Amino acid sequence: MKAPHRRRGAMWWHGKFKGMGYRLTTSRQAILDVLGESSEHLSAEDIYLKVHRIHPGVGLTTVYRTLELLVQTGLVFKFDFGDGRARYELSEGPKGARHHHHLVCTACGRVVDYTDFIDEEIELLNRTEKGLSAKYDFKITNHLIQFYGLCNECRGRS
Amino acid sequence: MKAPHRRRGAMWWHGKFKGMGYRLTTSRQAILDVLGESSEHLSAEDIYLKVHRIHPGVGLTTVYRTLELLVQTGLVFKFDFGDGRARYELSEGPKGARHHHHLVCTACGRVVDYTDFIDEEIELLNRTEKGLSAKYDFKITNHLIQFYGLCNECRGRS
DNA sequence: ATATCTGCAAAGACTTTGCATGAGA
DNA sequence: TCTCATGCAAAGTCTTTGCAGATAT
Repeated sequence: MKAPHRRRGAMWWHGKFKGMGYRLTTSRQAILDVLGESSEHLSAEDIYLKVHRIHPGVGLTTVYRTLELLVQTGLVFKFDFGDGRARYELSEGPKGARHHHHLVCTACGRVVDYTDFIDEEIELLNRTEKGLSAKYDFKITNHLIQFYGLCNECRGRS
Repeated sequence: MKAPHRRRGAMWWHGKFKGMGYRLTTSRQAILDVLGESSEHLSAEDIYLKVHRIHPGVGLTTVYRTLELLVQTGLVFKFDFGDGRARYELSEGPKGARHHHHLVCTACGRVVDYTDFIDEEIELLNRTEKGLSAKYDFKITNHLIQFYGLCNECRGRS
């Protein structure tokens, strides 16, 4: 298991994981490491390939099963950018420093992460969340905001 | 072709459709009618079944092909609520009266449409849209907001 | 008349499942 | 030790594609 270098809270999920009664296996750590070290929008296969380079024993099935688990526990968020395969991202780092939303080009599939306006968005979302929570009796755990459009290159081509 | 009863702008898409060089076929009208008359979150198969009752000649393939076309032209929006199949909704009726966002239960998959707070949301989205448009040189055409959580029933069961 | 559109069947792509083996606590 | 996790292969599900015949304009 390679220890992450650039982050102070290495293995910060350790506790959360075991606290829920799940075993902390080599595969799961490897998958979490890959997610933690990448800033891209990884598909299950992307993750599999990266993990596989270091731990050739880990199979694609385990990646799928682990991702499902991580999504259930809220450690990972699953996105759909419209290209037929799911993408996965750590919900937040040890200090919650990664929150962002997405801007998707509907022609080429390019995805831009943005953090501009995030504060305003979050503030409104929190208010909305409270209102919805009360009105519809939901316990809201997450939200999704995406913008769709054409990037400069694709706009040129049309 | 059954004419819609409850809507004044019957066939309002007629012009938009032909204006783009597409043929207005029986199948396409039937599919648009189904979308226009339903307020649910229909999957391709749901649409196929509804269309099929009245036009048994229309196949599932045509439904998929038509939906793709409608999504491309912006008449229909495609959603992913996390259950592995896409859902489709008319982007807006003849008077743009349908805009709403979604609240999804991650346990049972129930989806609630809400229009509360929509005005505030739209206002913020418009501002954000302008900013993002300029900064990332995108022509933004659409947005998506969804909240995720547990509905009252599912919360009780956990 | 002719470029589009469509149905059917088959293929494709991603994801899930069954079962015997292997590994954490 | 004993339950939980995993790999492999096979199956499942939704969606797309090829092609000949039908249709809108």
